[in-house]
Amino acid sequence: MELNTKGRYAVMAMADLAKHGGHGSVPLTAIAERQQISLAYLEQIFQRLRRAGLVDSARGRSGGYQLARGIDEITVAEIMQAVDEPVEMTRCMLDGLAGCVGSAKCLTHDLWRALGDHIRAFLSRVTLRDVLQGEPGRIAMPMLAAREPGTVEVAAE
Amino acid sequence: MELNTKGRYAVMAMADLAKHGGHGSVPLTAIAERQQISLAYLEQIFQRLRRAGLVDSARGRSGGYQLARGIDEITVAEIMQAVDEPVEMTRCMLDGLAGCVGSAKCLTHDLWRALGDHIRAFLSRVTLRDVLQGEPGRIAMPMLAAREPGTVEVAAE
DNA sequence: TGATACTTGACTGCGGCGCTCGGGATTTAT
DNA sequence: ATAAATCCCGAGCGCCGCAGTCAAGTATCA
Repeated sequence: MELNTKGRYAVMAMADLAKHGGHGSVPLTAIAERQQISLAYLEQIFQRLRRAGLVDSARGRSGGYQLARGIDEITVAEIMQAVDEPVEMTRCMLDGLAGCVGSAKCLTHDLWRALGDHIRAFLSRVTLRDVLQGEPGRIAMPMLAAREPGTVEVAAE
Repeated sequence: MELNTKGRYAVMAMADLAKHGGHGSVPLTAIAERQQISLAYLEQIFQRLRRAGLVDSARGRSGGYQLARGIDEITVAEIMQAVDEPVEMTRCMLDGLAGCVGSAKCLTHDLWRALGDHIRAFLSRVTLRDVLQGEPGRIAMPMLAAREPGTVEVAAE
């Protein structure tokens, strides 16, 4: 279960932009240097971010990028969706039941869908401000304590 | 953001074992056929499941595998942990801050840790029984509604 | 007019996932 | 006993796509 660099870099770069932006555009060279990401690779990523409407670009000298919205109005989910292929856990999700075993839904069909939904829900709740502030209380959200096997479960809700 | 086949197959196979087990051992050939997974590949996976203590094996003719515990006492998290590399979102998790940018924690350090924790917590709450029953209410857990950007957030807890 | 920066698309190395292969050990049916 | 069925184990390998490079162009400003 892995996260690729495109999504990771995108969030890092957007956080950097949120931190060092505010007055005018920030050139990619600055972000690349601070975050130690290849400039050419960053350019690819920002094309997608721009097309998704998450950043505005300014060309020419003293150009660069800035956030298209406030840091409370951009979520990590949006960023990752902009640069990554969709967060899919398995192929049976793609079109109907095509990838499922034989005819019917595979036994784990609902599980993977629920996992995907869960991840997306989590990432939808985290804004750029949350990331910057590192707010553990906000991000960690201990509402879901891990349950040891054999323990009585607490009803959801 | 992707899930690899080892984890997926492992859960599928364990669900199959839970469904068709009960009286005696189930041979891998049966699981391989039902779940459409290569037998040789399944064998690899079951080695790990056995070493993790999740299944018991019986050799020889009419041998096979059976669950080492009840279906309420095996979680999806355990299964995936047994066959997969750990669910890590980034390299900076591995040893301290080694993979982080330069000296300090990267801006997104806490975020990825929180995401990993969250996923593990979710998977720790789902047992084999839940998977078999497909219980959407149990698995889906609508407790975390996705928040639209701009909406007032509800305090966690 | 030159420097800076974004824009675009094509190209590529290579690591590791996903799987195969071959051989061996053990138990049971007959 | 012998064969068949099954688990056990490690080595090996094709290929795809991630991660990143390269080259050429366009816009803007000092």
